[in-house]
Amino acid sequence: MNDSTNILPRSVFMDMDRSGPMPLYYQVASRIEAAIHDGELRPGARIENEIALGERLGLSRPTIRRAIQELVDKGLLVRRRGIGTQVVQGKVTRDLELTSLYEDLARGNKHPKTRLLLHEVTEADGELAESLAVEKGSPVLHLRRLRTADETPVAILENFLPEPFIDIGESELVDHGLYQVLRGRGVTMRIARQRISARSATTEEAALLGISRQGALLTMDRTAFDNAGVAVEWGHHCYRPDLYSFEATLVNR
Amino acid sequence: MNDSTNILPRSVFMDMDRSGPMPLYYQVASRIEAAIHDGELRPGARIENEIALGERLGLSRPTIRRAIQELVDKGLLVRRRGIGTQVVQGKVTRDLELTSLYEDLARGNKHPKTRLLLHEVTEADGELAESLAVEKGSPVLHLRRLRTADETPVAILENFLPEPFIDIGESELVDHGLYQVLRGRGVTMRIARQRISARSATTEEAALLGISRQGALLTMDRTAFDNAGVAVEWGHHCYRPDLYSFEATLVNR
DNA sequence: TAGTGGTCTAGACCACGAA
DNA sequence: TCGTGGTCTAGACCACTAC
Repeated sequence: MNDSTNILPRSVFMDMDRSGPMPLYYQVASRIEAAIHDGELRPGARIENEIALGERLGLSRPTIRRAIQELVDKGLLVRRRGIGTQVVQGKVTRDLELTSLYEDLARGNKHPKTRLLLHEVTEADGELAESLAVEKGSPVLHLRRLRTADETPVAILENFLPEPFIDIGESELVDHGLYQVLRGRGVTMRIARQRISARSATTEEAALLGISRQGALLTMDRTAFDNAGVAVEWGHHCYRPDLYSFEATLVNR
Repeated sequence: MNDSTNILPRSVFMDMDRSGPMPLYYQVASRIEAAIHDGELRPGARIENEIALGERLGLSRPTIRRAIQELVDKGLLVRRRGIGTQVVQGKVTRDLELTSLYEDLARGNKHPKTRLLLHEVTEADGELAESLAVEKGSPVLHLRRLRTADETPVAILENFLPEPFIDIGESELVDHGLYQVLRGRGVTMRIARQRISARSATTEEAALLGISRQGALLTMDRTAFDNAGVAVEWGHHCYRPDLYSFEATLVNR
């Protein structure tokens, strides 16, 4: 540990709760992450090694190690054997300038609403049946919704749900998001496999979204699975690209 | 462990190498993943609990646990406390039908080529300087390339690299990808923060990519960091959406 | 040579779900 | 009540890096 090592103040790790349900590694990771966002740990700063940090906090090395690993997986820290652990050099906040409207939407300041364009039960064709891992021809709920925020149309959402969910009513979907409805039925989404691309809007889509004819659309196709590994939903979404984008942080291991 | 538990044949775990550099948890994870892809472990199948698997293989529980966790993070397995570990119900192969051309590109069957449209050293403006964490006005290498596959234009790639790389020559970039050139200099990419969206092509872009005027483009803005956490590249890429898409598997924890 | 992270072991106790 | 995964401990040895 050399001079450039940044010793986190003890105060960062106050109020650790050993009796509550929140894991210790999670508490440690959260506090380090907060220190990074608050600027207490600057980009490029080195932090103490695992053992020293563990002794200071009265925690074992595996616990500290897991806390740090969480932040490595998030792309906030970088570790090198023989060197140490450093904060990534790059502003963690928006790395691209956002349009103000998108920022508003993302922050949830606007009022989201849903207009139900289609709500019917049909039979799964071959491709859909394969995606949802159900029998071909089995009943599925087919939804098409227009999502708006502060009266501005943002996206057209088309979804198919397998048999256990074909009784989801129209009224539920106007007041709540689809995932919210599913959560109300005790279904928690665990895995989403998605493909993102783009295409030109059809005349109908352009009219619904209030963009120019054949304007560019951002599209996402997704299959979602619950915590039992069962496919719960297949969807094709298209977004106004001026109001929506996908962010991702990839970490090579 | 009940009757539906799927006992992996011992043969799946043969040839484990305890002396080589490949970690044991990685060897175990690879073998289970192969069993899933080969159909030995079918969707929905339960696998043995961690302790039983560890005893069978002569490995400790943490090692087995880590192997399984790798596959959970990949979205191949689902774990539930009190229940067990199961294979996710969904074909692991392409979950959406691909155009044959995209598939060819993705599989690397086609011959990728690069045409260098621009290669100059400029000064970083405020926004770029912030993205790369360099001084405003410091020299950066500005690249613009047209990527083709089998003579078909696929993407326009615009990149900016900070000072240590401004001497990258034109000839290197024609024969090799940018990341390949960087790897040759001992730089390994570790983290990429990217935003994906879409927009209409400009007249010039449409001509370069061979698509219709104002056709839809898939765009990606990215900042990449090396294993020391230092920003190495900022790029804005735009892809022909009929030939390219982004896949991602998200896992809620 | 000293310090770092990467891997591995052998236990322990707990929370949750099913029977 | 039992079996499962979730968490935590206290060590050990090794590989890599800087000095």
